[in-house]
Amino acid sequence: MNETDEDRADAWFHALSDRTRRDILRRVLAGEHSVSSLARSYDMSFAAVQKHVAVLERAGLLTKRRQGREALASGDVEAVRAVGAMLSELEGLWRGRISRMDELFARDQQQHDRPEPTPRRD
Amino acid sequence: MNETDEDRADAWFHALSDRTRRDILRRVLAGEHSVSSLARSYDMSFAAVQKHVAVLERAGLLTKRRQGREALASGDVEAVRAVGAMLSELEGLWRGRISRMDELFARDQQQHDRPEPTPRRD
DNA sequence: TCAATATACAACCGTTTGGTTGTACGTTGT
DNA sequence: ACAACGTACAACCAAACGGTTGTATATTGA
Repeated sequence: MNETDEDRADAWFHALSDRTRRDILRRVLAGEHSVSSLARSYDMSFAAVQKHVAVLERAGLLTKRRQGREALASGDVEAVRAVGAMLSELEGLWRGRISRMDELFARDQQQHDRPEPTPRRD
Repeated sequence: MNETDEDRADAWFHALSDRTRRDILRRVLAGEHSVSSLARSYDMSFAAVQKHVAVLERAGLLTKRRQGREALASGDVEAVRAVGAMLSELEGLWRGRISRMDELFARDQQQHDRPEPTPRRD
């Protein structure tokens, strides 16, 4: 795991740790929305929503494009997939633990002269 | 999405937003570790590491069991899977957007008397 | 032209976070 | 018995967070 990867992960999970930002991300994944139209959906100031959008943008979870005076935000599904991939890696570590437990179990069975150790996977 | 679910998600993503906590989670997913043995791995006080473990525990990402004077921490892979499932839901919203774009495209093609609209599925 | 709209950003403020040290208490090994 | 170990938690502190208001600037439509 690279240092830069950890920085990205910090930004990803921090961005996702706020429910307003998760809700914004849902909307912009489902379709493009201007910042002001997003702001109208929440009981807080425009500036607050704009900051949330900026956090998501810095984390690479959404992108903005300018159209006239509007900034249209769009969710980046590849980034969402990358976050999911990171969690899959964590799951993989757990599977590794189970495998090592299997090995120990198998070795123990051999020591006790049981010729057919029972294999376990997942 | 329930209110309690959002609270859980807040706790999950906040717990994962710190690199020390992610590293702790990796270790305890791969195998049980006492809090003090974890603490020896990081350049910070025992109390700091203990607080990180407590954050992960409150988020439901790890569990502790007492064995004598030690507290053995173990990662909860089901919780990790639940976080992954939440991200899959986000991905699903994006797929929904693409589908709606397909519909619009198909309708547009019909209007232009093109008999064979090209279907796209992720 | 000019008022309304959309965005950006700075300054501020109370709360939370991530770290520290210190204290207390149960467990273990000699 | 008692020193060392492992854990828990309180109190404290600087920095970051999530919100606010205010100001500046560009775009649009009547």
